[in-house]
Amino acid sequence: MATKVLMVAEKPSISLSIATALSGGRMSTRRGSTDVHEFDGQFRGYHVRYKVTSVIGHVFSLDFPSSYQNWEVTDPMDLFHAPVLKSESNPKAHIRRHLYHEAQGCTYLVLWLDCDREGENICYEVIECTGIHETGPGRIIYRARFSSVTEKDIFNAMENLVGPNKDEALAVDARQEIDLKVGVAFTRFQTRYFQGKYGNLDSRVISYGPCQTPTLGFCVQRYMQITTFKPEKFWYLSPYVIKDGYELQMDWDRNKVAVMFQKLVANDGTLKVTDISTKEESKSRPCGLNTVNMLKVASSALGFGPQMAMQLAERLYTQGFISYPRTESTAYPSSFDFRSALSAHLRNPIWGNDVQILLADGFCKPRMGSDAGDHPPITPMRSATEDMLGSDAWRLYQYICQHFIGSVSPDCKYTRTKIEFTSGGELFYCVGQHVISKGFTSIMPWMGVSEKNLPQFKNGDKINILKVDLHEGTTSPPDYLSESELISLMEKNGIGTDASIPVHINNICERNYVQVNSGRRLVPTALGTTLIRGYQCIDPDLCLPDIRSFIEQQITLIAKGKADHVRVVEHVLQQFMEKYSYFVKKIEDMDALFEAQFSPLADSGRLLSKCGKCTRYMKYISSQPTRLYCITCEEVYHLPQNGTIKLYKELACPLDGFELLIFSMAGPDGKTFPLCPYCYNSPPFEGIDKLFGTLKLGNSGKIGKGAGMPCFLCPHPTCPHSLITQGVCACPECSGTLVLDPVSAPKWRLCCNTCNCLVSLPQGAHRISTTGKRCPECDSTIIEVDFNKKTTVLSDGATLHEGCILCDELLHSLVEVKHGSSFFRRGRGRGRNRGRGRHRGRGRGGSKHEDPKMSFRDF
DNA sequence: GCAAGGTC
Repeated sequence: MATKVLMVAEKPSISLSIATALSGGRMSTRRGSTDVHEFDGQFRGYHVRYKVTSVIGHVFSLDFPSSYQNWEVTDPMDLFHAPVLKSESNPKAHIRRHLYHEAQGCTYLVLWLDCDREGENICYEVIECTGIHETGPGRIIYRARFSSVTEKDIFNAMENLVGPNKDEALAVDARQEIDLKVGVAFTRFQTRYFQGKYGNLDSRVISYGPCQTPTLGFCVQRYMQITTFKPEKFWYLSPYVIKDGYELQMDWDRNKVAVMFQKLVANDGTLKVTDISTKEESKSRPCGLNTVNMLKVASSALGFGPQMAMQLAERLYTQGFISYPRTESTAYPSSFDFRSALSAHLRNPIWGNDVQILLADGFCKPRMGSDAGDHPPITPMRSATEDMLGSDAWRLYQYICQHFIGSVSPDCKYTRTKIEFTSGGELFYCVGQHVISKGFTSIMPWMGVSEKNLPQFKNGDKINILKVDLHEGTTSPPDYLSESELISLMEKNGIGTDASIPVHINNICERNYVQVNSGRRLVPTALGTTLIRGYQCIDPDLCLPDIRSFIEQQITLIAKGKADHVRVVEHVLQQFMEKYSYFVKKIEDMDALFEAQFSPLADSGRLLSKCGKCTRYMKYISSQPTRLYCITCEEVYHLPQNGTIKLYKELACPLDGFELLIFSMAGPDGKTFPLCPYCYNSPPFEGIDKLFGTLKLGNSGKIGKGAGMPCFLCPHPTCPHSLITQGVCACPECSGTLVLDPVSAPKWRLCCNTCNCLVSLPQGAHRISTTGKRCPECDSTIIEVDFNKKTTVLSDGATLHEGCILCDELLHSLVEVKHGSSFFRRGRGRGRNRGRGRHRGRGRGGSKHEDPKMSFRDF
């Protein structure tokens, strides 16, 4: 059997390009978590079988263990020393399993990840997944180094395989840990502090991050310049003349000075030509387009925010209209085939002519840019029309095409004539411009040089002045920071990357720190400015861009092998820990600013439900994040978000006396469930994961559609039993409320929260939920039991049943029961008090639970 | 509920 070589790329499209290049297109492709391309070839002089597949970006991401996840019980300070774990970023994609499986039987591993630090880090993620180790003296793990995914580069990389660079990978590990610990610690602390005091902050999370906070800092800095701006008056002179039918307004050579000069010039009455100079100037064509420049133009000229622009670009890329849209490079690889890239547009109805001329007359190489070694500049890959793309994508695509064609067009040539005059001892001038050849500006008209004609002057000419205006003006403040200026500042200060800059900008908008106004200018909100002013009071470092460069500079020491990974992380975290503890100590300085801007919880909201501790009414704060506040106890109770909340039948929680609330999720089919505000805010039970087995989050990983809803007895947000709590039923014994019993999990059982009696439910079900129907026998809620894990559609083989909880009656079986006999035991009579299996007590241990009032949380 | 970095 031939030796096998596994090759792994950063994303599916690259693995396809590599396999196509190396196999000459003769390969077979298997579907998997990501596609696997197979072909035969030579490797190190042997005949081998190649398998080429890919990851989809990072396989793992870093987080704290679950014991550090509770905001109420974890001191953020502890996070600095907390362990961290790597878990699969997208468990559903099963990338880890996929790599392990494909690596079986492979002798060699070749890593084709992007050639930057993140790529190097992903190399080691891949190595870990495959389980392939370097054992003997001969290398078996190779790293391909390539700067573009062209055939030439791929073959070249294959000829010059090296080893992966552990130091660079470790630098990324360090960055991840520092970002996580610093960001999460500060975020949790300030969120809890300010959300616990003010009712109108209007943001669920008061986040902090070494990228997002300096980003906000830039916006607020400009805002401060505007608010502290002192306008000053100035004056300037403009003599007017008419020459050969041209009316000319002269520019004064002196900049904005005084009044007395007006008389001097007016008394003279003439302008004398003192100098005429004409120079040929050139405006150079652009270099290749990179992401940041594309985003700037998208924002300033097309009105698309960076997030939107990236979505459009991503779509254009996956549809094959443009090349990969995330790149830092503005220089093309030497092998780039401009001719064929241009030829694709020969028939384009809009710029086909320009392309024909370029191909016939000879095109230019783009202006020299910089090569970041990642991907080539963004270029069109094929011709399209507006109908094919839709309006927005078309506008972005059109710009990318114009830029590309412009970049291979000649420079724009023009002459600039400056004529200088004197009058009354003052110097004046006017400037004319004449375009000789438009060059690239004919396809990029907005870059064009404006034509300005001047009459003929000769040195020594004297022209009568028509009038001399004295203008009064005031200096004006700058405008709010435009998104495009912000992108430039971020790039210049090394905040974020081409892929993450849009995310950071989006973050500060979503958190309500800034608003995007007309012309895509970023106006900080009261919250945004107060935060930055607060950092400036306590520790200005916290919001300066240097905080990012400091981290970068430290981890670069690791990447270059100059410092030990563990020690750098320790050193940097130590510094941030000191900053954190100083921040906590001084938070009242920041709070003074909040106090002046926001209203205390006690003044916000309306009375809603009773507190179980003081029995007084608590206030419902309706602004984000919605929460309850007890004025007497000065306690804040978090509530589920994105829905409406009401008092629930004025029932009190049997555990703590807090009045129950009912929450309805937003949307047309919004589900509802009751909850106790105190239980909802209590830490989950000890060992709850063991109790419920492995709990799975919904598709979104959040509470909501497809996810378990919080159960009011067990505050674990993903308790599967919560699904039934929306239809609580009356207890057959005491008319108390029946809810799913958290102790009996994972078995399905109901428990009365008043008398603690237990009612069994069909076991082995995937889902049990209540319906709106009532049993005709005993008026109890009808439940629906679903045994089919994949679908609830009622078709042949479906296993969905309805029955009454209390009287054992299976009302109708929709199809034959496939799981043995009916789960609703028949023949045991009907009626409320003949229900099955009632067990007294909690059944989980001895005398400890004899007191029926013993809290569920005590076990 | 939290960071930033890949990619979808």
